[in-house]
Amino acid sequence: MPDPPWQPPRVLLAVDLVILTLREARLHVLLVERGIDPFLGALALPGGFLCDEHEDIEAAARRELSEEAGLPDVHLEPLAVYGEPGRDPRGRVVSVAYLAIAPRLPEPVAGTDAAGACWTSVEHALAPGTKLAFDHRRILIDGVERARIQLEHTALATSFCAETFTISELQQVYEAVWGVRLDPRNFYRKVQGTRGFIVADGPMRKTPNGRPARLFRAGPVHVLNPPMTRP
Amino acid sequence: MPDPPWQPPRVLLAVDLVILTLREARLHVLLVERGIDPFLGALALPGGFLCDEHEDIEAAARRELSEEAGLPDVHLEPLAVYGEPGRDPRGRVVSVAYLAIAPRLPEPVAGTDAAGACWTSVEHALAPGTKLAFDHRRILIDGVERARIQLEHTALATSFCAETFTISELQQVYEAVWGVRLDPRNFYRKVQGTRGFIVADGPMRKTPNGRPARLFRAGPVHVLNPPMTRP
DNA sequence: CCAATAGTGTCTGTAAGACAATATGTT
DNA sequence: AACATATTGTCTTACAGACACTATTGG
Repeated sequence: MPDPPWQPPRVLLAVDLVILTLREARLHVLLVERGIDPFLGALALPGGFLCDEHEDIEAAARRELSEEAGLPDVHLEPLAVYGEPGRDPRGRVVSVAYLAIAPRLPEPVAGTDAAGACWTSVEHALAPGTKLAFDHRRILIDGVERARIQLEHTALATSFCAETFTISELQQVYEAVWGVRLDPRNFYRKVQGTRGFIVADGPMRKTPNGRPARLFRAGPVHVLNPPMTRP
Repeated sequence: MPDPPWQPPRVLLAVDLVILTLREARLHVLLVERGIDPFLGALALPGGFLCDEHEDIEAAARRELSEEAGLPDVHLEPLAVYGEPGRDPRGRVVSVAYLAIAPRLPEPVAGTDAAGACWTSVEHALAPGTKLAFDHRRILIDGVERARIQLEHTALATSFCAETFTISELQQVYEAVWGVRLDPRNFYRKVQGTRGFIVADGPMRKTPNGRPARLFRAGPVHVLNPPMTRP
């Protein structure tokens, strides 16, 4: 450690957001086209620097969530820190990544601040040909993996759904995020058996095609016991 | 977002270490007595600021690990970020916490840089009467919980043991970290059934008192399949 | 022999996965 | 009726936990 008059270095602090949703039964992530210098024109995760010295980090994440995606109250949780010295050509930038889960939304992302924000299927975003700015490919991979794990142990899946939903719709969430097919019969019993996960929403019904299904809403429990197990 | 001449704020970046080990069948954490101003004299986790603008964060964690605890090559993994605006009275300090796991060591922590480094039982460190500097109580709680989860899904437990160990010794790791008692017979079969977790180390033996036990060493597998389940 | 720990065998309940069968809507 | 989806029931298998039992050392 250097002598007393030594001052520790300061770094720029950024937040990056992995905002996931479901569209057409596939997992999508919100990407923006960069409008400024480093990686200008490339696709990137929404994010930005702290506004001022006193802004809370999670508050900054919520601010970006609102500014760049127009999403006010969605599930938000810390993902990881990315601070490799060379990750940003502008200098030493340490980024705190957050994972956000949004329910199904209308096609155009209304009220968007950053031009060119668009939902991209995760499959396409991670395809070999797609280039993402900075280390955002790594962050996206980590975010998707975190979502998969959270689906096992918490009631996060209901955050992908609307206020009320059928068990089939909930199953589609699991299938899309996990990337697997599940047996509807076993899924039905499993979800029903995890008390507190979902609660019936009156005897209401729906009609896509076939027998109408019962409607449910998110239950009071956040940690699932027993957990959902990936095949 | 402010106008072009605006410059984002800079923050101080620190690392904090939750270094866990086993002593007398109890989980212990390495704490140091602070020798400088904020919280002078209080107990704190080892840690410090980045050396210079270009130091990698994990490298800084390893440096502190070596400087403050004299531990060179132990298991190290990122834990979380703590950046609440008021957490450090000196200004805006964002800390990246790491979790380190060390095998059993000789009583005095040799080659220690910070004076007053000592192993403290986690039970005592988290007791209501014990005051820790900054938000280190929260960081320690998160670190212990992370260790508990990692013990379920990875072969982390072997990092608490010496090069070779008996199944009883491995069981003591689980009991100490999880804070529960396990059935030796079921634990024996369970561990043996998780292939790749531990491998026999020749027909060698040991003699504390009672029948000698077979010796094992860490296997090639890091993620346990099936996982160990907490009672 | 007795105490203590290591290691094996057996049983039972719970839960997951496969899949038949029934219910209730649409066309 | 034919079809599609929802919901229920049953069966098989795997595994966790309880616990009797055998094996091998030291005193």
